[in-house]
This record gives sequence, C-alpha cells and structure tokens, in this order.
Amino acid sequence: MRLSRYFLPVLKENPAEAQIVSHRLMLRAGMIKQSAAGIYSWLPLGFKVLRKIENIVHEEQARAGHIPFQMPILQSADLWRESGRYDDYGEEMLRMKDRHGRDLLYTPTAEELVTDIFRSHVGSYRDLPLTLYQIQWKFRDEIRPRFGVMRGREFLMKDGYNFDLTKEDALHAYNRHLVSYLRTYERMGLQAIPMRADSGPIGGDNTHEFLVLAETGESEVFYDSAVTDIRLGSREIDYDSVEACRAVMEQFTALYARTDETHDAAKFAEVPEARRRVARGIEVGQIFYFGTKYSEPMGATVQGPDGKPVPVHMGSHGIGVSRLLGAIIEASHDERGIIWPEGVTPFHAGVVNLKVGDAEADAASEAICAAMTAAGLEPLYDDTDERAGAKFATQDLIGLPWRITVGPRGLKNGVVELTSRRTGESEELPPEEAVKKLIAIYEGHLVRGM
RNA sequence: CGGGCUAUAGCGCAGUCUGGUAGCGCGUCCGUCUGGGGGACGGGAGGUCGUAGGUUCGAAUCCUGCUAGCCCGACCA
Repeated sequence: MRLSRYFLPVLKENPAEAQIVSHRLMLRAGMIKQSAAGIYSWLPLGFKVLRKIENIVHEEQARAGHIPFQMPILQSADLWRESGRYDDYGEEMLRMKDRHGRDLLYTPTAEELVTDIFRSHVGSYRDLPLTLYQIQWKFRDEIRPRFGVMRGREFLMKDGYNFDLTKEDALHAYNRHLVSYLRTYERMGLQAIPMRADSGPIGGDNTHEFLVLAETGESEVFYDSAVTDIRLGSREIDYDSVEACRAVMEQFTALYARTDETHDAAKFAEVPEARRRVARGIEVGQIFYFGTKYSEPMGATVQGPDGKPVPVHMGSHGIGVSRLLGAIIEASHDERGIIWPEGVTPFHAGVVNLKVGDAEADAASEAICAAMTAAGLEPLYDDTDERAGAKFATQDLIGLPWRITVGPRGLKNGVVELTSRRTGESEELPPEEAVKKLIAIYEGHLVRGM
C-alpha cells in the first residue's frame, strides 16, 4: 500500500478526550473515530488490525473444531422473555420497537437465540457434541463508556456455545476452549492469564476470565507470580483428547490467580509471600459452563441412547475482539507510539523512501515492496514528500514492527536499513537480504488482513 | 444515576472574571529553499464561539433551559 494513496489521518497532538494510552494512540494513529459515547468508526488502519484479530480467532476456532455461523444483531424480545432475561438484564440492554410496536433489542449476548436454533434442529445425542460460534457486534448500554474501545458500548465479540450430552462432555468443551483461547492470545503476542471469575448475568458456576496484565486494567487481580512463567508455546494439543485438554487446563489454573470478585484472602495467603502479586488486568475473554440453565427452561433436549429426552449441557465463551486492540496496545507501546506484535500488525513493514523522486531510491523502494508482496507480506510504502523525521515519527506512532529505510546514502553502498520498532536496533543489508530476513521473521505469523 | 467539569477553525488551546463583533500553536493549501528523527521563510484558506431563549444600544463574554462530551463513584466484557 502506498501511503500517499492510503487513508491514515494521524494526529500530532493528543486529543483531549482520551485518558488512557491505548485510546490516545488509537486516535492519534488514525485507527478509530468516535461517533457517539462508546461508539466508534473503524478507520482503515484500525479496521485492518481488527480483521487480523478476527482471523486469528477464526483460525484457532477452526483448529479446535468449532463451527462459525452468524446470528442477527437485532433480536426479538420474545425469546428473552422465555428465558427470563428480558427483565433480568436491566438498563444495560438496548431496547427498541419496530413500526408495528414489537419489542426488539440489540444483542448483548446470544444464549437464547442459539438455544432456539439448537432445539429447532437438533434432536439426537448422535448430533453431539456441537460448538457453534460467531463474531458479531454487540451492544451494552454502559452507564459510563470510557477508555476508547476497551469499554465501548458497541463492541465486536466472538461468542461461542457448546452443546453436550453430559456434564463430563461439557467440561471437556470448557477445557478445550480454555486451551484454544490460550493459543489465540499467544498468537496475538499477548499473555492472558486464566483467572477464576464471577459468572455475572450469564450464570453458571464454572467460569474463568482471561486477563492481560496492564496498569490501566479495570480489574484488580491477585495471583501467584509463577503463573506468568507458564506458556503454551508451540506444543501440539489434540483437542479431541479429554486428557490432553484437562492437563493444560490444570497446568494453567493450578496456581492462585483470581480477580477481586472471587478473591479469597485466606487462600491467597498460602501463596509464598515472594510470589504474591496484586496488580491490574484487562479482561479479554471469559468461558462458562452453565449446565442446563438455558436448555431446561427453553426445552433444548436431545434423545439419549435410551430414547428419553434429556436437556443438553451447555457452556458459552467469549473473546472481546475489539477490546483486544486496546489490550494489545496497553501491553505493547512506548512513548513514541504503538508496537504491534508480528501476529496482528496491520502491515508487516514500513518501507520508508527518504528521497521520493530520486530514481534509485524510488526503484529500490518499489523493488522491495514487490518482493515483499510476492512473498505474501504487506508493505506500507511511505512515498510521501515528508521529511525523514516526520516519516519516522509516523512509523513509530502507527507501530509497524519493522521498517526498511531506503535512502541515497545507503544505496551508494548497496544497502538499506532494517530497523526493529521494539528494540530500535538497525542493521544495514542489501535490499534482497532485508526482504529475506522479513520473510523469515514472519514465518508462521501470516494472517489474512484486509 | 450521584458528584465535578467542559463545549471558541481539522487538532490542542487563549480570550469569558471586567460586554464593544475573535486570536495563538499545530495541521492544511500555494511558492521558494531544504532533505537520515515532526526543517526555514513568504503568501493563503478556514470559525453565525454546542444549541434555544433572555438581559443589553451592543453578547464568545452576563442569565436560564436544552444537547453533547470528559473525569470520579456506583455498574460492566
């Protein structure tokens, strides 16, 4: 992409409305624009990252055997009356009427609708297990939205629902989700710690939240510092194996890690003092097992092997897709701007032409972009007439993890500069070598963008 | 929803107390010079001062209502 033809309205100064760093940087980097309190337009750069995050979620869901589908944003109140949640949800649910006076609502979550789909079409235990998920916009009419996309009213969320014959099967689904979520976050360059949580309006008694440690987090968290040493890494896990999933779940949840909602001071005191940590965290996902809470009242049953109808055991699982952008930035930035992890970066590298109009610099820059594109990498080619300082400042702000600087000075010696955004380290290389190095860096990190 | 605050050019702000018809920086447009960390000089464009009403010869400025946004709290992914 040529920067001169892209739409990247960066701001030099901090907008007054933004208080926390991720909100400030998203506005300054031209990723979002507020439309109303807690409601944002996604400008091209922000939209690109959003799509990459979505695609990682999709890929990891597919790997775990979960099936994508989509439910509507506006839902009839009828099903919600059936479950009793139309009244329970309160003012947070945005309600409206259509021209016929029918009650509609903007979905804050979708247990009712998916349960209705299930009961309409699934009748036999032979159809189980089943896990359906969607990535869809949600709305929760927060009293006080704040912190940009971290606490918006409209937000993009992956929500999944598992249907199983028995509690044991549903707990396997729970563990399988826990593992797949860990993989998902790790691919985004994030460490998200599963913490025992409170189930809130979803209900149920088995639930974990995934927290990214960050000073600006909305939740106070208490944990044994040893949990931060556990990584899934590159190990292969058989999602069909009850044992394998349970082992990972046990490994990640054995140590003390809780949010303030479930914090138990007595149990926390058992953690060796040197490893006790009190910090803040951003919630980026949550998984629930809630048994027959919805299937029973809504009549979501299957016939078992004995021919008798039994209510299915369910769970639901969510990833805050739009909120993840804020979480990633909170966890990865410096005073100059964002630092994208390779897995989610909107462009794989910035190609900065320091002397646009110079035949050699133009040709070398374009050749680098062509070679990157041929290898499946997306360059952001800064072909504008800005001065070097301004170009670098923009690159630093928008946070592409790698920059190739092309200028007459280097080209005289047949080299360009490859610079890491994270470390600031540069090395001079012939253009082909720089591209080769990028290809190696991104091995295993390629995600479809937009 | 309780408490506090704000609204003046695309962004950040001054001007409001003490009423006299709007200004600064950045950005933007044109030109010249410049060219490896937000460059210099010159010349432009851009605002019915959130909105409705009131006071006044005269309102960005004083008064009232409304709307929107921000902060703290309660709530929440």
